[in-house]
Amino acid sequence: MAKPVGRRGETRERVLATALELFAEQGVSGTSLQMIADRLGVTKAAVYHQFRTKDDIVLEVVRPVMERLLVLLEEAGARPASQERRRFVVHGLIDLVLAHRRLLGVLFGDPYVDALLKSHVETSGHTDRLTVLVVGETPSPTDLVSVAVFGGGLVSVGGDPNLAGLDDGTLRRELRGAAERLLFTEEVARVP
Amino acid sequence: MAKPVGRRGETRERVLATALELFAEQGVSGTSLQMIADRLGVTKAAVYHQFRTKDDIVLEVVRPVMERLLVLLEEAGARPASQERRRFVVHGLIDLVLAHRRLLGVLFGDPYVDALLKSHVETSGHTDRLTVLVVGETPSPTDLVSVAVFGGGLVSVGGDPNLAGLDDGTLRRELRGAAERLLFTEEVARVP
DNA sequence: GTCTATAGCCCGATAGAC
DNA sequence: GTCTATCGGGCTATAGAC
Repeated sequence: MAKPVGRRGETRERVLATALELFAEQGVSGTSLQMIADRLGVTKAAVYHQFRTKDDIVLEVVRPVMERLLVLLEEAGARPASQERRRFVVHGLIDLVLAHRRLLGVLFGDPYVDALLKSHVETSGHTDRLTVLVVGETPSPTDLVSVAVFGGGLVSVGGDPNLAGLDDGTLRRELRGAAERLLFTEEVARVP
Repeated sequence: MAKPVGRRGETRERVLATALELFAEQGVSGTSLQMIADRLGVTKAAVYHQFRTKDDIVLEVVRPVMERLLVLLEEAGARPASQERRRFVVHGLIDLVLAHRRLLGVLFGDPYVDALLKSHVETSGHTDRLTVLVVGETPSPTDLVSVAVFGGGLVSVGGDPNLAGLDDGTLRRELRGAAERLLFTEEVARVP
């Protein structure tokens, strides 16, 4: 599986960086290899020399996130189920989002990427394992909705232009605060 | 602006319904007029007889949501700024999501749709007005992040398969509860 | 490793018969 | 209102020169 990458894979890295930019601006389906090549100042064929297909580019762009997610899942799985483990997973996810701000907002939720990831055995099923780790095997409707809202919100903060001005430290603190309020607050009886 | 729609616009409605289905499955850029026509059992030209361009179809699919959002914005704008108004807007958004479950999750956040809406004067700026109504003119970082998380989460619940089993009543109750915890909870001092 | 050139397909969109 | 047929163009992908 090792590929003989000339001297250094620097062109390869430039392709991936440019692809990510364009995916963020136009979406994956809206980005052609021609656009990537144009922005790099090379031809389509040069890009094809680095990646066999467009799907390979997408998978390579997403890979760092998936690998990191897998590590988080394994670390969490090794711990006993508890409130502490839930918090460990949530904080890990927040840090993951911070480390890949743009990437997550753009690529996850994209139907093209979803289908692509689902067709690759090693990455499919991660989100299901995640849900179980956070809400347990038999979640209540409250748990389900809370996790869905927080998960969806977490993914969307990356690409949110309103939040571009916040530095990582502030964003981490605020996201942890939001998680506490949303996920770790006891239900209070409400009078109808 | 009234269009002379043959006898009844039933074919037109079928096109829109089918388009929505496909947008949900493949994304907007990933859906061709050929796919829409194939699923309907007609040819591309028949679809083109109902809509001048693909963009017209997308705009028409989104229109009910935008119109309802505009009504909500105007009703809210007529009220004095207060906690009560914030809650009114949030509850209105929740009901809007419930009324268009699939549509919202699929189309909003799609770069193609975003660009299309931005180029149409009458719909652009709605989300900005929304943000102001909920968090005010000078939002704190906490407000910004809370609203971003809840907004992103709200949009994503529509397409979430984990939540497909929940009926509208349950989902409304749980979303309101999540909004209370996330948006309307006083900050508590935390010891570092 | 990058180039030119091209194959073959599907795209959005149009014209005109029925 | 639906059809067949077609346009021009962009797409992914390949072949082969430098």
